Amino acid sequence: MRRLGREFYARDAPVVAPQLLNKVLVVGNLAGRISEVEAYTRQDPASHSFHGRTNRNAVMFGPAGHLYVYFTYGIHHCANVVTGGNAGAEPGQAVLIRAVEPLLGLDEMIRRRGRIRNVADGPGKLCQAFAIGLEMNGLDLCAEGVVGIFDAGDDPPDDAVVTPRIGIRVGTDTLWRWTLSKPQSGRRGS
DNA sequence: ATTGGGATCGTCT
DNA sequence: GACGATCCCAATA
Repeated sequence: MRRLGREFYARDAPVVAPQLLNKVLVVGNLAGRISEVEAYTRQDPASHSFHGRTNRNAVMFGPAGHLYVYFTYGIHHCANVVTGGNAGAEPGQAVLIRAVEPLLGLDEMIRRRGRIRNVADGPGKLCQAFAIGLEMNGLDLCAEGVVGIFDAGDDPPDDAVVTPRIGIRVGTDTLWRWTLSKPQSGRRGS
């Protein structure tokens, strides 16, 4: 497996996001295949960076390829990858990793989550399963270290499902969410 | 110093 | 489908 380098991340978030599908998130001895992502840009009303740089979102305005972790709803952490940040792509962009399929360390993930099902199929759930917290905010994914994203040889799917983003009040018009499978898992066809 | 809101999740109906 | 949990941040004063 090859660790993704800076050049992979240093593009606009809506370009990087679908490319992250089927890549492998690694934290220590835990690994998961990325199965759901969302893009957030600088001019995007749903993005934390929309109102400019603050202490909370500062990492978003730094170099690409770093981890942006934030805490929300009093309970959950969410993990993003900073993108853009060069001449061709402005800073203040990120891709939210919303779900992974466990590959390694499933037992440990189940232990952390306290349940067998739905181990890492949501942004808060995967942070709990992988023990990602605010202390990892700003971490460089391109440097040698316990956290990184790797190419396992699988290309991104050409049949990814594209939808509006989840859980936002604004910016619902852009189709910036990509998943490996359909969002609603079966019941109620359309 | 205080206040209000949030890129969610699990439980219950 | 609805709601409560519950903490961190940012904005105000």
